[in-house]
Amino acid sequence: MDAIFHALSDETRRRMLRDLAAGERTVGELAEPHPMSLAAASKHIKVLEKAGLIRREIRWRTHVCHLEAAPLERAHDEIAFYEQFWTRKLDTLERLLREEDAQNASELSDPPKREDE
Amino acid sequence: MDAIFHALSDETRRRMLRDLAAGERTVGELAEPHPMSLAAASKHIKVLEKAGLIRREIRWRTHVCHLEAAPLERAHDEIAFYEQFWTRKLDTLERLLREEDAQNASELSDPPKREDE
DNA sequence: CTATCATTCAACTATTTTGTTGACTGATCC
DNA sequence: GGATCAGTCAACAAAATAGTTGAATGATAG
Repeated sequence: MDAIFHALSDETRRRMLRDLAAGERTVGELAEPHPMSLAAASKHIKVLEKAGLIRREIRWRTHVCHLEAAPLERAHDEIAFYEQFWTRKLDTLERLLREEDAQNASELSDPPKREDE
Repeated sequence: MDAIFHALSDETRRRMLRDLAAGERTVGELAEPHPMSLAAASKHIKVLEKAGLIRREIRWRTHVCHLEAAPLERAHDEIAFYEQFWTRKLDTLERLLREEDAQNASELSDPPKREDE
């Protein structure tokens, strides 16, 4: 988990993952957009590999990388737990509006309707 | 984005977020479960704060922390992009089974049924 | 045998991160 | 005034990270 989030915490590596989402890439192709030495890019790739986000196939004399998205599911779930909190504000607003409606309705002596979800 | 994923890349900080999900906590309460000095825990809290995941309210002589989940939505979306890939294997299996069905069906000269979701 | 290609490895440096300890702050209580 | 409390700040050390350069690898092509 640490390794996955750490891998994602760098723009260079996120860009590499994006590129891999479009299809397999050699180390050279992954490195190309980044203003750094090939050796440095190679290290970034190794970080992604250690996090299990990349599978490497040594083909001919080139190393071909593939996206391995499966481990991202746990990270996604970890964050998903907090979804209830970033949607809470909207819920609260909604609830307030609904209460206001209910108030108006009851003032008109009409029983308020429940509308949960 | 870097800051958010970096904040999440440490178990200590993820635990603090979990604790905050249960309600507001003082710095001391957040630090308590962790085998480190209060100053060290305070630094972790500062990392979370810098990532915008915590709001601090200075109340009385204690600092009370609140979860600020909103920035997590972007991180969640970032990862969600890859959902198509970690579900792909199942899709492929499904498709293969469906094609096999279709094959059998056409051999029986019966039009195949669609059953999308 | 030598050159080339795609990439890794090793050694090094600079920066950041994570932890420690001890001193400081700012308010209240006696 | 002096003690206490919750926390921060500063200075330090150890480890990890991110980058560099130059040499090594391992297979094929000439």
